[in-house]
Amino acid sequence: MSTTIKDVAEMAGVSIATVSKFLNNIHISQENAVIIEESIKSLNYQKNEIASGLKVNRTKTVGVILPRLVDIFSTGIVVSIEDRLSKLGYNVLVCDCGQDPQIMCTKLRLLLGKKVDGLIVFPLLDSKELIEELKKVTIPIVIVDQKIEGFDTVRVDNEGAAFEVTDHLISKGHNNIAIICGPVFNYTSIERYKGYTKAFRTHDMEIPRQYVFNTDYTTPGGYNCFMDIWKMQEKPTAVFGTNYQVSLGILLAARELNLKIGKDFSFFSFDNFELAQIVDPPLSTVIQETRLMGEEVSEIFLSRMNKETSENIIIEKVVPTRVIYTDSVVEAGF
Amino acid sequence: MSTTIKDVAEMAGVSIATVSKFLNNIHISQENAVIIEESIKSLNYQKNEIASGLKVNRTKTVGVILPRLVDIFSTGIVVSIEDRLSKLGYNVLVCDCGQDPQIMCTKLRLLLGKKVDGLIVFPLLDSKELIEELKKVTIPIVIVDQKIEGFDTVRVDNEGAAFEVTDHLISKGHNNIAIICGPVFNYTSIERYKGYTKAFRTHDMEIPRQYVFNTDYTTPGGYNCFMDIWKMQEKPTAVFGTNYQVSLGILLAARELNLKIGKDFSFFSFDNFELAQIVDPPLSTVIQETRLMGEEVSEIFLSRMNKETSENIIIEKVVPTRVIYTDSVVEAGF
DNA sequence: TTGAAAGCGCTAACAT
DNA sequence: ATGTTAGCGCTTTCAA
Repeated sequence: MSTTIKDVAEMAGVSIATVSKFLNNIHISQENAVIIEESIKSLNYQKNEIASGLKVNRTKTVGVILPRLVDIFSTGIVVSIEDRLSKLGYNVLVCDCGQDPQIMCTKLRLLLGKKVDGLIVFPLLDSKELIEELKKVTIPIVIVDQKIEGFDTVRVDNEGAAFEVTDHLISKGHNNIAIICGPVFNYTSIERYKGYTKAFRTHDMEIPRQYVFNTDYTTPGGYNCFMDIWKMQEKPTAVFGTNYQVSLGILLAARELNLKIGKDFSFFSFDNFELAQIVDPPLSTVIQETRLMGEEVSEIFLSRMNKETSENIIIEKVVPTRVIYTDSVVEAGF
Repeated sequence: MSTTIKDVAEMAGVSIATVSKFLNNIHISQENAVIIEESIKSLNYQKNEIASGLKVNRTKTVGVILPRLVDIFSTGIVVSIEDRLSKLGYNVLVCDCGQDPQIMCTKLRLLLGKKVDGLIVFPLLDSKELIEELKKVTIPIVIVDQKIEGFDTVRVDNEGAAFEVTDHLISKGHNNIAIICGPVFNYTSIERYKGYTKAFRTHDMEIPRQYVFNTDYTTPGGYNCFMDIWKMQEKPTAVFGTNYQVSLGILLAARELNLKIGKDFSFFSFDNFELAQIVDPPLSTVIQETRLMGEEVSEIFLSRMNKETSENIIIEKVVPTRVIYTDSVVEAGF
């Protein structure tokens, strides 16, 4: 097949050991360095990382296991990780698992067979078996967007963000605040709901349970849910859409009903900064900084690879969200 | 580190060659098979694909090089490929290149060093250097969403789809048809524009150049463009948004201007089936079947791996689009 | 500074 | 059917 270190050695008239040293930046004589470099160029030689990896027991690859890649949150983080780590020669093996915990386990095995240097996992709430498998693994693991005992984690302060939003709405005089959550067994959805309830408790108010909705976190889900909400006898004065898709659905439904946001009702959305900024009025929204999250994940992985952090210490990074306030929220009663 | 074939052999009391045969489904005695299987289980042994790959000169990995992963079209295809190939033990290494042709080349080298078995490339229009590099490569390559001489390709019939759309609009009596394209140097944008012009030519009509717009294929781009269009003295009677983001922007702008689609103007969108179906009226749209595309890509790759297709034959797969007609388009003048 | 040689974990002749 | 052995392309002692 392609040229090997042997070909380079022969052409340069040195031993393969010397070429290897050159490749690994171990000092060799100037003259040899020059001739080896020339040989490499003219043969268009490229180090076989597989062979090298077999020897030194690393592959310069990391595996990413996630429920669903077709999701701007996931891809945003993956891109950020890939961007950071590729500069250090790493490649990212992505495994989309179609929201299926069983497939997550299968793909974990696949990645382990490929001897990835590390693992980045976006678990599902019911990934019990996966977690058990992960506990047996000895390579660095970073868990994303969920807190799991005993693992390094990077996540967003979902509860804090939802608290901040709800608290703000309450402070603007709203008490009939609708929240459109995701599936009941979705970690982030639960966290965001917690923030919502916490805000009411903090204000010594009762939680308006009739305004709590669960959807499948899709645009049609949000759309239909809002359509239902607007059929209610006593409509909420504010609506909180807790993810991108749902918020888009709400937005579309509201436009269809000819409702003016910031007038007929106050609206807080999640994610979709770009979308939020172009509509009129711009939407109040919670931004999850996926680039930052990917960077944090990468740093943790690298610090584990370099054994910079004691194994006894587990790293928990809660990345703050950025909450944008706009005229989509107004004082209640106006 | 982890257990090796040697450990299994020792535990089972056979040679490593026998274990290897077992692993590769070469027939061995029943009794040995049983004892080896037990040893593997109790040691939790897993074959080292790296070592195996070094020997047999394959890695069971494919590299994907694309301009931008954060894009439902790209991710849809990647997921489909990964789904198909992972069943055969392959992993996918994704390389997001931030729309930068130079980075594409850099990441190609990275992947080549990892000895991927094949390459799946979504080129940019100005990926000249990348293409030159790819010509030197000996592993199977599949080009996606663009036609490049000498390579196997899978793409959508962009021109045909745009023709069909425009032809339909013309047949409904429209002649002031606005098209909102992407960047001037974007392959699919160019193809779609070709279909648009072809339809006018076919009907012996002049192309209404004042209604041809270029954007950056983003939602704000589409939004702003439509806002400008609606300031025109003589407004178009139909608008064709040629990708998802642009169509969403148009939709939002129209709602904001209180325009009723299918009444104030006819609208044809691209992609976003889910979105298109939930608004009122549902949107006429062109669907690109990313799952199908990923499957085609996978089949081509596999047929090349298995040398099922003569090297002299290049495979060109044009995946048809699915055009959905709804009440978002009405007869002109109504 | 350099090179010979062992060996990473596996496969595939080949011989038994 | 099984085992011995060479070797995939590389790194890394160790001796020169």
